[in-house]
Amino acid sequence: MKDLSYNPGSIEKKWQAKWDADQLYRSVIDNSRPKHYALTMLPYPSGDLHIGHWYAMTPSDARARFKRMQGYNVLFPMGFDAFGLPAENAAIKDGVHPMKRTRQNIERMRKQLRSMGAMFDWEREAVSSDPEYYRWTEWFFIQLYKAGLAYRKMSPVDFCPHCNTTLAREQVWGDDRHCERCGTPVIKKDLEQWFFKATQYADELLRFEGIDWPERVKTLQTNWIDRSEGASVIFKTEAGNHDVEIFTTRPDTLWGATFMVFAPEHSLVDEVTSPEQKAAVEEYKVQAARQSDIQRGAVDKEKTGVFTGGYAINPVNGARIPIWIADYVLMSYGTGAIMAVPAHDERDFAFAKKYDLPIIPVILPEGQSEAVVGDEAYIGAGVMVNSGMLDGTPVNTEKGRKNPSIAKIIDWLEEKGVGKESVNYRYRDWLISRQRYWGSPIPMVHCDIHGWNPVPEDQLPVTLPEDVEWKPTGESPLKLHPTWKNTTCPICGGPATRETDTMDTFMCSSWYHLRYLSPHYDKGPFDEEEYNYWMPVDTYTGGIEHATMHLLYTRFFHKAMRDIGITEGHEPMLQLRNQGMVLGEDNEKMSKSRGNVIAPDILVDKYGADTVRAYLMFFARWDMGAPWDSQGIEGSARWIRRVWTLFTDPQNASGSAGTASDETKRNLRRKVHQTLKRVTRDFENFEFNTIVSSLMELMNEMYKAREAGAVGTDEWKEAQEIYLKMMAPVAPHIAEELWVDYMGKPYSIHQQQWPVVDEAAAKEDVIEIPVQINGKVRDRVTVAADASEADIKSAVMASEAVQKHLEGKEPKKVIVVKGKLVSLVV
RNA sequence: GCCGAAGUGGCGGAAUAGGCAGACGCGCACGACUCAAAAUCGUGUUCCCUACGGGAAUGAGGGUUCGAUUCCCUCCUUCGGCACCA
Repeated sequence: MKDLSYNPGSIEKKWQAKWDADQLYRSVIDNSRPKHYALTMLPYPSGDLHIGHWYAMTPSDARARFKRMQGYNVLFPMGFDAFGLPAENAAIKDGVHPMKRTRQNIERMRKQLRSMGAMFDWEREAVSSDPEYYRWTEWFFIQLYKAGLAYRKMSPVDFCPHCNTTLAREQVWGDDRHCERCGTPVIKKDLEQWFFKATQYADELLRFEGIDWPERVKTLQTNWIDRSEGASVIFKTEAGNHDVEIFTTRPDTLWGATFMVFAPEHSLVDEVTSPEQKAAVEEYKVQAARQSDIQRGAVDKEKTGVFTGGYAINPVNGARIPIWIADYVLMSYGTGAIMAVPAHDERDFAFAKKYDLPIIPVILPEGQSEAVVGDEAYIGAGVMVNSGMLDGTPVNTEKGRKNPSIAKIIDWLEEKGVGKESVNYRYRDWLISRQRYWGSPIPMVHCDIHGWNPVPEDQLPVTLPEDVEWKPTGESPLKLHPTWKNTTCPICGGPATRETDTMDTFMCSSWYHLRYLSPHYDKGPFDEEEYNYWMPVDTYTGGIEHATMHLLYTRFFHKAMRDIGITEGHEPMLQLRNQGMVLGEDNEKMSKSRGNVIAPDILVDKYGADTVRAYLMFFARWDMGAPWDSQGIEGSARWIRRVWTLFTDPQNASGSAGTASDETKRNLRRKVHQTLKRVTRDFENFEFNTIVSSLMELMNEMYKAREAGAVGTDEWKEAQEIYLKMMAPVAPHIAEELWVDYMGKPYSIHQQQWPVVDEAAAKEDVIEIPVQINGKVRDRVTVAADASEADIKSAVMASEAVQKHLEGKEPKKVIVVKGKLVSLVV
């Protein structure tokens, strides 16, 4: 006797154990089948899987399962991004070693992940903090170094005083320039740090050909890189005849340059400063250095500056123009020096007005007879004036060579050798060094004689020492270790010291999709045979918050490795889809402090994983997300239970089995195939909410068909079979249970082929067509689906309601859209 | 300021070639079952009106069209990103 009540706890445990024992989700190379690499972003092992993980992973899993049923050999791996600050910060508090804590957390999260019933291939699990993993993170660093793409430089870098480490530019967020992780405003520190030359790939990173990524992500990356076309121009200093290179997007306004501004940190400031101005310049420099970037960056701040007493020579006309320093010029963009054209630049205009500097207009606006200095800078189109050889050239608002005036001056500058066409980016090289312990070591050694050199590759990995002291000093705990940093120079064998900073964890996650291919491979970062079969990633799913971080780093990494000869193709991930966010019931972001966190473990205990999965797919558009609704999940729970009842208890139907009319059977079959068509399409398009609603609709139809005596008919059996197959990716446990135990079908439903739509069955044979009169629906007529225009027309004219609304008049126009609608114009 | 996304019932949302707005679900109301409640099942549920009929309605206004949630223009609001970037 079967248990008639739905008991998800025992069903789910039973099948998870069996799938595991049978290695049902093991993915191995199979050249006879097309492959599909479905990747979802790996979690940081915080110790608890939250509802956001479920929201990202279970629909991704459902789609991977769908692809598998479609005949693809699907790889859907999982792992842990296990290095990082939280474990180390916790260690500072309670002394528990990050490795120990991380292992415990992973152990717990593996269990939670298994409770999802996802098709993860655990044999391919990769953990970035394992030496067998970070050995290759180090190895990649060395490959970048050898290719000239990793370098060390002293520069003012962003430092989070709370996390006690430097951050990459991408990890500094918002108006107040706070740390992406902890929210603390960052400060500047002058430090020698390792960088990757990401800017070398700026132009290529702006191209997205051949990848199907959301416009949103492409826009974010494009804005982040912020390519700016213009020219670089060489000015000479009067004192010392030094070259001063400036970048400008408006080289055509060179004749209007009436002064020059250096950033206070510019290297030539001391050279050009006159003895009389020295004191004032020094004072301004000190004051600017004391101000944070935030203060300096305040948009509405009044501009300040100091005259250096020095002059520069304008290369186009030999004009002698004063050099000022001002903090509105930033050392971090362009060359840290600008030519100031107050007539045609708002900032320069404000500065010139304040310090009474000359303003020379060089663009005559359209429709005006004379170029005059107005109340603000003129940045529109017109004709060049006061500009020597450029006079009379039209100016538009285009950037770069698309603007005739800019094209002309660039040619001229290049011919004279005083400037050239140039492109600038806001994008910076990737700062890799972190002053922390719990990260992949940077495998570099410093010797007083031979400088920096990589650790020989056969000596990798450089492993983290276990006996370290946790102190929040702002320096790497590795530096404070008594012996770890002492080593020998790989060139001369003499005494040398190791790099004690560790790598940004985004380095680890830039290649995890490659480690999944062969997580225990020890002859390289991945087994080439696996690479050739599985790569590139076909679908990648995860949050949009990584648009300018992980997703940009990964693209850079792949392109750099392609050029080094390690990877193939131009992009690592062909298709990207982002899920939205599950908010708390109060419509706020979930957080412990708000007390609005929804714990998936509790939901699984109460409803079972299948219901949680179904609700997460159903309750919102996946790419949008929505606030959690703890009453809403009851709807999904009801659906699952009603499906259970429909399959396990067909006898309680009032209609007697097998007595259904031909029409009932035909209608059932039509609904089944129409649903199959929609579900198939929606799975392709990541539209999970309508998959579940279509399945709910079909279930409602099946209940009606059951009442009408459909149970026992061939159509009913087909409906049941197709229903479970469509349901299997969404609710894998109940689908398996009903498939094997109640329908007596061969195990496993997850190895079945996705059903094929019978188009003929899906077709309607009688349709109801709305009739519009002057744009308003006045009646509906029922006609055969393939009725001709003439037939439809006569059916319409026969309608009483139509005749009533026509009031005896002949319609001026009759539009018949076959199979859709009839529109009459009176 | 610049760039992007989004505005549809009380709520989440559907409408995927410009063709019946509100599928599916939540909530709510009423009914059945029950001593009662829960669960379950059934019916109804955009708004307005003089209500077996009619009107309005997809952020606002305009346009194209026989016909617009869908296409075009101008706004408004919300969210996200960037911002003294030369």
